[in-house]
Amino acid sequence: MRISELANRARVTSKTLRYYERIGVLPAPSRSASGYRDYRPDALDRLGFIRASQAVGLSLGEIRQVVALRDRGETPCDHVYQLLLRRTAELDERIDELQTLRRDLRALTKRARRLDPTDCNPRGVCHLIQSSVDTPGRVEG
Amino acid sequence: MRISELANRARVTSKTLRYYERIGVLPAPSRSASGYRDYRPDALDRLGFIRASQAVGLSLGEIRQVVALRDRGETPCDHVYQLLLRRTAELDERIDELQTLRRDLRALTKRARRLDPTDCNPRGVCHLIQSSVDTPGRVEG
DNA sequence: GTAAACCTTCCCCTATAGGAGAAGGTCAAG
DNA sequence: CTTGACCTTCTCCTATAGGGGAAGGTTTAC
Repeated sequence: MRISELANRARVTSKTLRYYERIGVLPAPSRSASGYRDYRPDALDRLGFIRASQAVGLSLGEIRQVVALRDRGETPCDHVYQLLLRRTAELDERIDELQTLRRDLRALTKRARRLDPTDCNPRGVCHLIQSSVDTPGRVEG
Repeated sequence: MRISELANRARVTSKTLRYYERIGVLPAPSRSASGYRDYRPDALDRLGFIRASQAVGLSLGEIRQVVALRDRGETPCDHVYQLLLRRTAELDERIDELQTLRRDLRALTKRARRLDPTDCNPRGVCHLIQSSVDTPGRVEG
Protein backbone atom coordinates (compact mmCIF):
# COMPACT_ATOMS: atom_id res chain seq x y z
CA MET A 1 0.00 0.00 0.00
CA ARG A 2 1.43 3.38 -0.95
CA ILE A 3 1.41 6.40 1.30
CA SER A 4 -1.60 8.19 -0.14
CA GLU A 5 -3.73 5.07 -0.01
CA LEU A 6 -2.93 4.56 3.64
CA ALA A 7 -3.52 8.25 4.23
CA ASN A 8 -6.96 8.08 2.62
CA ARG A 9 -7.96 5.03 4.58
CA ALA A 10 -6.82 6.44 7.86
CA ARG A 11 -8.23 9.89 7.03
CA VAL A 12 -5.00 11.67 7.59
CA THR A 13 -2.57 13.27 5.12
CA SER A 14 0.63 11.84 3.70
CA LYS A 15 2.45 14.61 5.53
CA THR A 16 1.08 13.30 8.77
CA LEU A 17 2.25 9.77 8.01
CA ARG A 18 5.79 10.92 7.24
CA TYR A 19 5.71 12.99 10.40
CA TYR A 20 4.55 10.02 12.46
CA GLU A 21 7.35 7.95 11.05
CA ARG A 22 9.89 10.66 11.77
CA ILE A 23 8.87 11.00 15.41
CA GLY A 24 8.70 7.25 15.86
CA VAL A 25 5.03 6.47 16.41
CA LEU A 26 4.66 4.71 13.06
CA PRO A 27 7.32 2.18 12.08
CA ALA A 28 9.26 2.84 8.90
CA PRO A 29 7.78 0.63 6.18
CA SER A 30 9.74 -1.20 3.53
CA ARG A 31 10.51 0.62 0.32
CA SER A 32 9.88 -0.22 -3.31
CA ALA A 33 12.78 -0.38 -5.73
CA SER A 34 12.27 3.29 -6.49
CA GLY A 35 12.17 4.28 -2.85
CA TYR A 36 8.42 4.61 -2.37
CA ARG A 37 7.06 3.64 1.03
CA ASP A 38 5.18 0.34 0.93
CA TYR A 39 2.90 -0.15 3.91
CA ARG A 40 1.46 -3.41 5.18
CA PRO A 41 -2.21 -3.43 6.18
CA ASP A 42 -1.41 -3.51 9.89
CA ALA A 43 -0.23 0.07 9.61
CA LEU A 44 -3.94 0.87 9.76
CA ASP A 45 -4.20 -0.80 13.16
CA ARG A 46 -1.34 1.28 14.39
CA LEU A 47 -2.97 4.44 13.13
CA GLY A 48 -6.18 3.42 14.85
CA PHE A 49 -4.30 3.09 18.10
CA ILE A 50 -2.68 6.48 17.61
CA ARG A 51 -6.00 8.14 16.95
CA ALA A 52 -7.69 6.50 19.91
CA SER A 53 -4.80 7.45 22.16
CA GLN A 54 -4.96 11.05 21.06
CA ALA A 55 -8.69 11.00 21.68
CA VAL A 56 -8.13 10.18 25.34
CA GLY A 57 -5.60 12.97 25.65
CA LEU A 58 -2.25 11.26 25.13
CA SER A 59 0.38 13.26 23.28
CA LEU A 60 2.33 11.81 20.39
CA GLY A 61 5.34 11.79 22.68
CA GLU A 62 3.55 9.54 25.14
CA ILE A 63 2.20 7.41 22.35
CA ARG A 64 5.73 6.99 21.07
CA GLN A 65 6.82 5.59 24.41
CA VAL A 66 3.95 3.14 24.44
CA VAL A 67 4.55 1.82 20.93
CA ALA A 68 8.28 1.65 21.65
CA LEU A 69 7.54 -0.78 24.49
CA ARG A 70 5.28 -2.76 22.22
CA ASP A 71 7.81 -2.79 19.41
CA ARG A 72 10.39 -4.17 21.83
CA GLY A 73 8.06 -7.08 22.47
CA GLU A 74 6.81 -5.98 25.87
CA THR A 75 3.18 -5.58 26.86
CA PRO A 76 2.76 -1.88 27.55
CA CYS A 77 -0.52 -2.34 29.40
CA ASP A 78 0.76 -1.35 32.80
CA HIS A 79 2.57 1.64 31.38
CA VAL A 80 -0.58 2.69 29.56
CA TYR A 81 -2.64 2.24 32.69
CA GLN A 82 -0.32 4.49 34.70
CA LEU A 83 -0.40 7.01 31.89
CA LEU A 84 -4.18 7.05 31.91
CA LEU A 85 -4.29 7.48 35.66
CA ARG A 86 -1.89 10.38 35.51
CA ARG A 87 -3.75 11.97 32.66
CA THR A 88 -6.99 11.66 34.59
CA ALA A 89 -5.46 13.36 37.62
CA GLU A 90 -4.09 16.18 35.48
CA LEU A 91 -7.46 16.53 33.86
CA ASP A 92 -9.13 16.87 37.25
CA GLU A 93 -6.74 19.63 38.20
CA ARG A 94 -7.18 21.38 34.90
CA ILE A 95 -10.95 21.26 35.17
CA ASP A 96 -10.79 22.70 38.68
CA GLU A 97 -8.63 25.56 37.43
CA LEU A 98 -10.97 26.31 34.60
CA GLN A 99 -13.99 26.21 36.87
CA THR A 100 -12.34 28.68 39.20
CA LEU A 101 -11.54 30.89 36.25
CA ARG A 102 -15.11 30.62 35.06
CA ARG A 103 -16.41 31.68 38.45
CA ASP A 104 -14.08 34.68 38.44
CA LEU A 105 -15.10 35.60 34.93
CA ARG A 106 -18.79 35.42 35.78
CA ALA A 107 -18.26 37.62 38.81
CA LEU A 108 -16.38 40.08 36.63
CA THR A 109 -19.03 40.29 33.94
CA LYS A 110 -21.76 40.55 36.54
CA ARG A 111 -20.00 43.49 38.15
CA ALA A 112 -19.34 44.96 34.72
CA ARG A 113 -23.05 45.24 34.03
CA ARG A 114 -23.39 47.64 36.94
CA LEU A 115 -20.47 49.88 35.99
CA ASP A 116 -20.68 53.02 33.93
CA PRO A 117 -18.06 53.41 31.18
CA THR A 118 -17.73 57.07 32.03
CA ASP A 119 -16.32 56.04 35.40
CA CYS A 120 -13.16 54.75 33.73
CA ASN A 121 -10.18 55.60 35.83
CA PRO A 122 -7.75 57.51 33.60
CA ARG A 123 -4.86 55.83 35.39
CA GLY A 124 -5.80 52.34 34.32
CA VAL A 125 -6.77 50.85 31.01
CA CYS A 126 -10.24 49.61 31.83
CA HIS A 127 -11.92 49.48 35.20
CA LEU A 128 -13.58 46.18 34.33
CA ILE A 129 -10.28 44.47 34.94
CA GLN A 130 -8.28 45.43 37.97
CA SER A 131 -5.28 44.04 39.77
CA SER A 132 -2.97 44.68 42.63
CA VAL A 133 0.54 44.85 41.33
CA ASP A 134 3.41 45.91 43.53
CA THR A 135 3.21 49.46 44.79
CA PRO A 136 6.53 51.35 44.72
CA GLY A 137 8.60 50.99 47.84
CA ARG A 138 8.05 47.32 48.44
CA VAL A 139 10.56 45.32 46.51
CA GLU A 140 11.22 41.76 47.49
CA GLY A 141 14.78 40.78 48.29
CA MET B 1 12.99 54.21 36.02
CA ARG B 2 15.27 51.85 34.12
CA ILE B 3 14.14 48.54 32.75
CA SER B 4 15.44 46.27 35.48
CA GLU B 5 13.86 48.39 38.20
CA LEU B 6 10.49 48.20 36.51
CA ALA B 7 11.00 44.51 35.95
CA ASN B 8 11.72 43.92 39.64
CA ARG B 9 8.73 45.91 40.75
CA ALA B 10 6.37 44.17 38.38
CA ARG B 11 7.96 40.80 39.06
CA VAL B 12 8.71 40.05 35.45
CA THR B 13 12.00 40.01 33.56
CA SER B 14 13.53 42.71 31.39
CA LYS B 15 13.12 40.32 28.49
CA THR B 16 9.41 40.28 29.11
CA LEU B 17 9.21 44.08 29.13
CA ARG B 18 11.01 44.38 25.81
CA TYR B 19 8.76 41.70 24.42
CA TYR B 20 5.63 43.52 25.63
CA GLU B 21 6.87 46.67 23.98
CA ARG B 22 7.62 44.87 20.75
CA ILE B 23 4.15 43.33 20.51
CA GLY B 24 2.50 46.58 21.50
CA VAL B 25 0.96 45.96 24.90
CA LEU B 26 3.40 48.24 26.69
CA PRO B 27 4.05 51.68 25.16
CA ALA B 28 7.61 52.50 24.14
CA PRO B 29 9.10 54.68 26.87
CA SER B 30 11.37 57.66 26.30
CA ARG B 31 15.08 57.00 26.12
CA SER B 32 18.04 58.45 27.95
CA ALA B 33 20.82 60.12 25.98
CA SER B 34 22.61 56.81 25.76
CA GLY B 35 19.52 54.95 24.56
CA TYR B 36 18.42 53.33 27.81
CA ARG B 37 14.67 52.96 28.32
CA ASP B 38 13.33 55.38 30.90
CA TYR B 39 9.92 54.35 32.24
CA ARG B 40 7.40 56.55 33.99
CA PRO B 41 5.70 55.11 37.11
CA ASP B 42 2.40 54.55 35.29
CA ALA B 43 4.07 51.73 33.37
CA LEU B 44 3.41 49.74 36.54
CA ASP B 45 -0.31 50.35 36.19
CA ARG B 46 -0.19 49.10 32.66
CA LEU B 47 1.66 45.99 33.75
CA GLY B 48 -0.95 45.44 36.43
CA PHE B 49 -3.65 45.55 33.83
CA ILE B 50 -1.76 43.11 31.63
CA ARG B 51 -1.30 40.67 34.47
CA ALA B 52 -4.93 40.88 35.55
CA SER B 53 -6.10 40.39 31.99
CA GLN B 54 -3.94 37.33 31.57
CA ALA B 55 -5.33 36.01 34.82
CA VAL B 56 -8.85 36.04 33.42
CA GLY B 57 -7.71 34.26 30.29
CA LEU B 58 -7.07 37.03 27.80
CA SER B 59 -4.17 36.52 25.42
CA LEU B 60 -1.56 39.19 24.85
CA GLY B 61 -3.05 39.65 21.40
CA GLU B 62 -6.43 40.49 22.88
CA ILE B 63 -4.82 42.70 25.49
CA ARG B 64 -3.02 44.53 22.74
CA GLN B 65 -6.35 45.36 21.08
CA VAL B 66 -7.76 46.66 24.34
CA VAL B 67 -4.83 48.90 25.15
CA ALA B 68 -4.76 50.13 21.56
CA LEU B 69 -8.31 51.39 22.00
CA ARG B 70 -7.34 53.02 25.24
CA ASP B 71 -4.23 54.58 23.78
CA ARG B 72 -6.37 56.08 21.02
CA GLY B 73 -8.39 57.82 23.70
CA GLU B 74 -11.43 55.55 23.57
CA THR B 75 -12.98 53.75 26.53
CA PRO B 76 -12.50 50.06 25.77
CA CYS B 77 -15.06 48.95 28.35
CA ASP B 78 -17.60 47.63 25.91
CA HIS B 79 -14.92 45.83 23.91
CA VAL B 80 -13.57 44.29 27.10
CA TYR B 81 -17.04 43.27 28.17
CA GLN B 82 -17.68 41.49 24.88
CA LEU B 83 -14.28 39.85 25.15
CA LEU B 84 -15.09 38.57 28.63
CA LEU B 85 -18.45 37.21 27.50
CA ARG B 86 -16.85 35.40 24.59
CA ARG B 87 -14.10 34.01 26.77
CA THR B 88 -16.67 32.79 29.27
CA ALA B 89 -18.60 30.99 26.54
CA GLU B 90 -15.42 29.39 25.21
CA LEU B 91 -14.52 28.37 28.70
CA ASP B 92 -17.91 26.68 29.15
CA GLU B 93 -17.37 24.70 25.98
CA ARG B 94 -13.85 23.78 26.95
CA ILE B 95 -14.94 22.59 30.37
CA ASP B 96 -17.68 20.47 28.82
CA GLU B 97 -15.14 18.86 26.50
CA LEU B 98 -12.79 18.12 29.33
CA GLN B 99 -15.56 16.66 31.45
CA THR B 100 -16.56 14.38 28.60
CA LEU B 101 -12.95 13.36 28.22
CA ARG B 102 -12.70 12.72 31.93
CA ARG B 103 -15.77 10.51 31.85
CA ASP B 104 -14.27 8.52 28.97
CA LEU B 105 -10.98 8.21 30.75
CA ARG B 106 -12.59 6.97 33.91
CA ALA B 107 -14.56 4.38 31.99
CA LEU B 108 -11.36 3.28 30.32
CA THR B 109 -9.37 2.88 33.49
CA LYS B 110 -12.27 1.14 35.17
CA ARG B 111 -12.43 -1.36 32.33
CA ALA B 112 -8.64 -1.66 32.40
CA ARG B 113 -8.71 -2.96 35.96
CA ARG B 114 -10.68 -5.97 34.79
CA LEU B 115 -8.46 -6.83 31.86
CA ASP B 116 -5.58 -9.23 31.88
CA PRO B 117 -2.36 -8.08 30.20
CA THR B 118 -1.87 -11.52 28.75
CA ASP B 119 -5.01 -10.93 26.69
CA CYS B 120 -3.20 -8.33 24.61
CA ASN B 121 -4.22 -8.67 21.03
CA PRO B 122 -1.04 -9.09 19.00
CA ARG B 123 -2.61 -7.08 16.22
CA GLY B 124 -2.98 -3.91 18.25
CA VAL B 125 -0.61 -2.06 20.51
CA CYS B 126 -2.53 -2.25 23.75
CA HIS B 127 -6.04 -3.50 24.34
CA LEU B 128 -6.64 -0.81 26.94
CA ILE B 129 -7.06 1.65 24.14
CA GLN B 130 -9.13 0.70 21.16
CA SER B 131 -10.58 2.48 18.19
CA SER B 132 -12.57 1.97 15.07
CA VAL B 133 -10.57 3.22 12.15
CA ASP B 134 -11.62 2.61 8.58
CA THR B 135 -11.65 -1.02 7.57
CA PRO B 136 -10.16 -1.71 4.14
CA GLY B 137 -12.63 -1.56 1.30
CA ARG B 138 -14.62 1.39 2.45
CA VAL B 139 -13.00 4.54 1.18
CA GLU B 140 -15.00 7.72 1.09
CA GLY B 141 -15.28 9.61 -2.18
C1' DG C 1 6.73 10.19 -25.56
C1' DT C 2 4.62 13.05 -22.74
C1' DA C 3 1.53 14.83 -19.23
C1' DA C 4 -0.72 14.14 -14.92
C1' DA C 5 -0.43 12.37 -10.70
C1' DC C 6 2.34 10.33 -7.72
C1' DC C 7 6.51 9.97 -4.73
C1' DT C 8 11.08 11.55 -2.32
C1' DT C 9 13.87 14.75 0.84
C1' DC C 10 14.66 19.35 2.47
C1' DC C 11 13.79 23.53 4.76
C1' DC C 12 10.81 27.03 6.50
C1' DC C 13 6.25 28.38 8.81
C1' DT C 14 2.05 28.49 12.17
C1' DA C 15 0.55 30.09 17.23
C1' DT C 16 2.00 31.47 22.40
C1' DA C 17 4.88 33.82 25.64
C1' DG C 18 8.74 34.66 26.18
C1' DG C 19 14.18 32.61 27.27
C1' DA C 20 19.27 32.07 25.84
C1' DG C 21 23.06 34.04 24.47
C1' DA C 22 26.16 36.93 21.38
C1' DA C 23 28.34 41.31 20.30
C1' DG C 24 28.87 45.66 21.64
C1' DG C 25 27.92 50.29 24.29
C1' DT C 26 27.45 52.69 29.14
C1' DC C 27 27.68 53.81 33.91
C1' DA C 28 29.36 53.75 38.80
C1' DA C 29 32.87 52.41 42.04
C1' DG C 30 37.52 51.68 43.25
C1' DC D 1 41.70 52.91 34.02
C1' DT D 2 39.56 48.95 34.72
C1' DT D 3 36.05 45.88 36.36
C1' DG D 4 31.41 44.54 36.92
C1' DA D 5 26.83 45.41 36.35
C1' DC D 6 23.95 47.42 33.50
C1' DC D 7 21.91 48.40 28.86
C1' DT D 8 21.14 47.89 23.54
C1' DT D 9 19.79 45.06 19.29
C1' DC D 10 20.06 40.71 16.95
C1' DT D 11 19.14 35.97 16.00
C1' DC D 12 17.89 31.54 17.33
C1' DC D 13 15.19 28.18 20.47
C1' DT D 14 11.29 25.94 23.41
C1' DA D 15 6.80 22.75 22.87
C1' DT D 16 2.77 20.67 19.72
C1' DA D 17 1.21 18.60 15.53
C1' DG D 18 1.80 18.99 11.56
C1' DG D 19 1.25 22.36 6.71
C1' DG D 20 3.41 24.69 2.50
C1' DG D 21 6.10 24.53 -1.10
C1' DA D 22 10.58 23.71 -3.76
C1' DA D 23 13.40 20.65 -6.53
C1' DG D 24 13.66 16.51 -8.47
C1' DG D 25 12.56 11.36 -9.51
C1' DT D 26 8.65 7.67 -10.82
C1' DT D 27 4.64 5.56 -12.49
C1' DT D 28 0.52 5.30 -15.05
C1' DA D 29 -2.44 6.30 -18.78
C1' DC D 30 -3.13 7.83 -23.27
